[in-house]
Amino acid sequence: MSKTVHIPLKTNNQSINIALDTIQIGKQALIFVNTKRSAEKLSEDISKKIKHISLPTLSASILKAVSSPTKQCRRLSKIVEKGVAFHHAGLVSKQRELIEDKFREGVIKVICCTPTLAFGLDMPAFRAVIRDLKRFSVGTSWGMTDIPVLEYMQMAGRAGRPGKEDYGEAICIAQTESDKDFIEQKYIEGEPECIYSKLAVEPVLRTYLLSLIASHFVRTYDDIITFFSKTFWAYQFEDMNRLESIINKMLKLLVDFEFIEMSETTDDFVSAQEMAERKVKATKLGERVAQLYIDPLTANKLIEDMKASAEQDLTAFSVLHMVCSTLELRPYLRIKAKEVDKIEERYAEFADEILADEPEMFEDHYSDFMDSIKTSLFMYDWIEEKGEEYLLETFDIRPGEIKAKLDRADWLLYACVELSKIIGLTKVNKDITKTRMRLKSGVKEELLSLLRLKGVGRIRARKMFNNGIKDLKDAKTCDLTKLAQLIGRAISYKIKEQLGQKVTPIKENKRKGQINLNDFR
DNA sequence: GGACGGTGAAACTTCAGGTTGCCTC
DNA sequence: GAAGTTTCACCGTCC
Repeated sequence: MSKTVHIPLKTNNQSINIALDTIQIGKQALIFVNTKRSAEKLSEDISKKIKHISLPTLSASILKAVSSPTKQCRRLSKIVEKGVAFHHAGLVSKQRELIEDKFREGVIKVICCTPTLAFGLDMPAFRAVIRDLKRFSVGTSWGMTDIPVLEYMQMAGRAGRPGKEDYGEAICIAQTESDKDFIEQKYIEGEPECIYSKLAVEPVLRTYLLSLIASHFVRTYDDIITFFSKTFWAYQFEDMNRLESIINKMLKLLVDFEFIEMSETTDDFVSAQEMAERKVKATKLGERVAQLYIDPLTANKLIEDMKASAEQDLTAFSVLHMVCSTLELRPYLRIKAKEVDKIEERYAEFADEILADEPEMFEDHYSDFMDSIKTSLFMYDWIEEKGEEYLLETFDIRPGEIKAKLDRADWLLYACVELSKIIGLTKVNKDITKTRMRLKSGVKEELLSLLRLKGVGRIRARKMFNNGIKDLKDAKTCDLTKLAQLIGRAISYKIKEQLGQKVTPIKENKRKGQINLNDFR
């Protein structure tokens, strides 16, 4: 159903006008844009036009959501004060949740967001404004491309709050008349795209094939073919011969990687019957790869790298670059034009620690390789105790993205630790475990001992270390008063307890949580 | 006359997102 | 391809 709505033209920016009108009529809006920058800029521009809303408490809690606020946090906090917010993957989860909750409660009136809010979340609004129907894409269609109709529907579907309002408004913004006709035809009246099975994507197929075998869901070649012939993929693909040849290619790969074993055929000439009855079984290594749920190609690459470096010392940078060379860590942080020299310079420092072969400068994938170096350098700086503000300034990576990348790297490092156990690479196992521990907390090696204490993270450990408390022994002999001055009373009490020193809080004339220092020997 | 600030055009730069393992306070 | 950012020239104002 269409309806004519008049929006007062208070500015020459239609998105701002719609936002202001939505607030004016006492409703809420989600505005979808195509970049994180745009989401931030538009929400800021809208907030500047709002005079009558002031939410200082909420604004403060946005800053409090993180221990050391970055430029991004300060910007968001200022915008939120006016009942507006931006929302994208660069936010940390606490801030994201806060914004989502306050929007649901009706406190925040307008959110400018990337498509994050279109999928999965229960975040309806009276108005869903789709400002950008084009998005930059790389690969076969390089440049700005129209977003899929399905995605438009996801965003438009956020309009209207069932049970609370009778209807909602989904608004697209056209720049010209012909633009308007195009939008009407393609998106409003158009059909969504067909859905295609993703099973044929090689990493997906490799992973599923191995896990089917490892979990004993299939035991023979015939089982495999029968299983895949019943999938949606086969239904869509129709050509079972071609499908079988793809599966064969994958099976060969898994055999080459020593993740599965297939029983030998007796003769050079193999009958169809004989082929179908060939037994398929995962090796011990293959079983673990399947459990770890990593792409077999990645697993094999990591294993090869670890084997190749079995005899040498693996530095933190070589370990980080090893995991940063996998598909799982993509997309890499991209090197920007003005930082090429700086990254090259820093790379020179670590060049001899890289396990992979460095491509020649004129080769196609050189820039891709350098992006993987930049990604590794970001992680390296993290484990050298650089803060989020520094990482944002230096690598243009936002707090939420930092967390996402580190989580993935940690998962792969865990996989490396597990795989190195199975293939018996003790030394490699030790080096990787150490780097993984550093990555988890973002600390230099010297702090690892102190991190074993509960309640001690990178900040507290650094404080303790710089004040002469360098390991658990120092922490044990350290005077409680000194410790309490450094990192607080309550936490010092907990630390001493963990170290087996009995502490009894003073019962009389004390404030809550005060401790009897005389109890320490 | 020089420092400073505001303005607007031109040149330049950059571009969405999320699932998997396992554990531990 | 286009939005957002940076750079730079230009102009007016002030001391």
